Amino acid sequence: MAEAATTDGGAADEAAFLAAYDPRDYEPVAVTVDVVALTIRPLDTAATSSAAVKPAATTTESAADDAVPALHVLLVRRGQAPFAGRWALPGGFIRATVGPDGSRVEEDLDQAAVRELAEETGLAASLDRRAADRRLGRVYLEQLATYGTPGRDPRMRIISVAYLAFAPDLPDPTAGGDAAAAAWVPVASVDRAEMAFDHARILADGLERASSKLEYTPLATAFVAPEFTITELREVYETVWGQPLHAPNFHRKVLSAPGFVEDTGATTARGGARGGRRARLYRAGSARLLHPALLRPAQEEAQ
Amino acid sequence: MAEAATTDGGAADEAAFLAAYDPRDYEPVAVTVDVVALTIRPLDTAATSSAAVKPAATTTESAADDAVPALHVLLVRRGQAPFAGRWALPGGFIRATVGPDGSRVEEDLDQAAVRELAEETGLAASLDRRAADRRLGRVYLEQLATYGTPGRDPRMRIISVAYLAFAPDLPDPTAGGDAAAAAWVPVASVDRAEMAFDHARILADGLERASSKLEYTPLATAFVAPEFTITELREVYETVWGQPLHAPNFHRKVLSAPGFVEDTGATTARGGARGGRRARLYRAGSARLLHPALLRPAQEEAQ
DNA sequence: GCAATAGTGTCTTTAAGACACTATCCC
DNA sequence: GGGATAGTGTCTTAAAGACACTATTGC
Repeated sequence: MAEAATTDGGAADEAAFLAAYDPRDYEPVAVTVDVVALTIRPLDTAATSSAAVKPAATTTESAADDAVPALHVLLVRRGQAPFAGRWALPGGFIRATVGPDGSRVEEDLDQAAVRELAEETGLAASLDRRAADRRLGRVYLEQLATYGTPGRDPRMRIISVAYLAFAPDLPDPTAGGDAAAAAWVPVASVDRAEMAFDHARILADGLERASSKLEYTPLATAFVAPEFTITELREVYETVWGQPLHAPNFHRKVLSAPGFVEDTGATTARGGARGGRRARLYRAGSARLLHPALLRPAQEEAQ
Repeated sequence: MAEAATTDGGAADEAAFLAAYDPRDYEPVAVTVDVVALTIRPLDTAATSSAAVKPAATTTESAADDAVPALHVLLVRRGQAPFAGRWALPGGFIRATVGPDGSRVEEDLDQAAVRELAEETGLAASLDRRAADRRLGRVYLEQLATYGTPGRDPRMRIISVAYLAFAPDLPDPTAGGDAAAAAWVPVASVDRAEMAFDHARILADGLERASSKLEYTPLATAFVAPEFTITELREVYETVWGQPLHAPNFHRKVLSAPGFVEDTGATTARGGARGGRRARLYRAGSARLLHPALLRPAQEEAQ
């Protein structure tokens, strides 16, 4: 051990002299990456109601103004056993690619998550390696947890690294990509008991993490357009937390947290559809943490 | 897909009819579990000062009363390349055991973490499966994050699931177990640049998680004996956060958080070594979250 | 008595929450 | 004008933080 301690940090140098681990010392495992991708979009009442009947709005706002925003999760319907026909989180095995010089290039876990999300949504992956966080276009991505209980896949031992993604309203996945069976599903209408594998548990963990992150980070801004109103921001909180918030107090709390939002000076082009004042437009500020935090209203617990 | 949707939840039944995944679809990866085990113990000045000279205290308190408590992390000194001679987190490959009926039994990730910790500390593992959390004796354990960047081990692709453990003052690892090179090292004196693999990063993530968890959970009680004084609890916070706290206010804040601590009615047998009132003894309460939280003093940031 | 340690009283400042109110816009 | 939406004023309560003070113990 003495020689290694004196040659400083020569991990790459050492590698050439190292034999591989004895294959008897470990057992190879299949590793997958699953993504809990969340977005906020209007409930799709169009498919069941009068979308074609309603005259199209003259503005660029295609969504109905009276649409109810709801939290959606990206799910794929499995085409094969096990759990064929059930909803599952998008994901897949981590890969290795063959580089231009013929060498094998292993895929980073974060890269795999970005790739899976891009494949399902049809969006081009644009990994911003300068930022501390991984971004797919305007999608924020972070690691959630790893699930490896034996038997979670009935066929073989699979360890799954789950990621959590926050996205502004994205196009329907069927518009592009290769996952014809993928869709944004309202979280409230997901039948958790019918989900494949342990994905209901992963989804629940992702939702709890998302709710928690809204409290002490400015991540709510990842769900809205680059310029947004305080009301739009409040709707993010109300949608994720599932309860209405006091609008005047929310307004003040957002503006009192330094670096949360930044005034653009502009306002919306017009007020609400049925009248109302124009709203000031903000963009995301530079803070990474909120001080003071926006705590969830205290839950009523059984005393 | 229809038949699977109609037979309810028959994952185990399906398994018998399933072929294994095509080995070309995935690449097997070696998975390890690493543990960031933290404890609070007096700085070991005994080895360099007058431990043998000082007359032993007549009480059961063997530690010197004027010893400075410090945060320690369990590390092992690597005996072989790569990174031979460097400090590393305890850990190892996940295993499979052969059950009594000859069948292979895969190891859960949590189990692997408990086993690694038990092997290094020489403590018997006693997994309490009824509790939501895994406990090794009085050790609290939770998953931290997963690290899988290619090249983090120079020999082969290894994905490591890191765990975070909180423990009351444990015996020195050399007292038992098979890891002769393991030791509790004061966190402040760890040379992060000299640590093996990406373990410095994992340690940093673990320390941040620990600091954060103290704020909104009662986990500080995992660092102290089953019965403890408010002052001992405050020393946990001061040690982990690395800054002194206002004792009178801390006292009130702890008692005002419902379910944090529970009065035993007893007091310490005697006051401080140099005089002082006897302290009331408390045990951990039933709360899982603290309301209100004990927030870290605001950091002075560059404005 | 005196130093040391544990614990309480109370005041100021900050933040949370509720309610009333003003400002501006579309029709 | 009138309804709708955005935003402000202000009061009450809770919590954070600072300081002075009391209580109890070992020596």
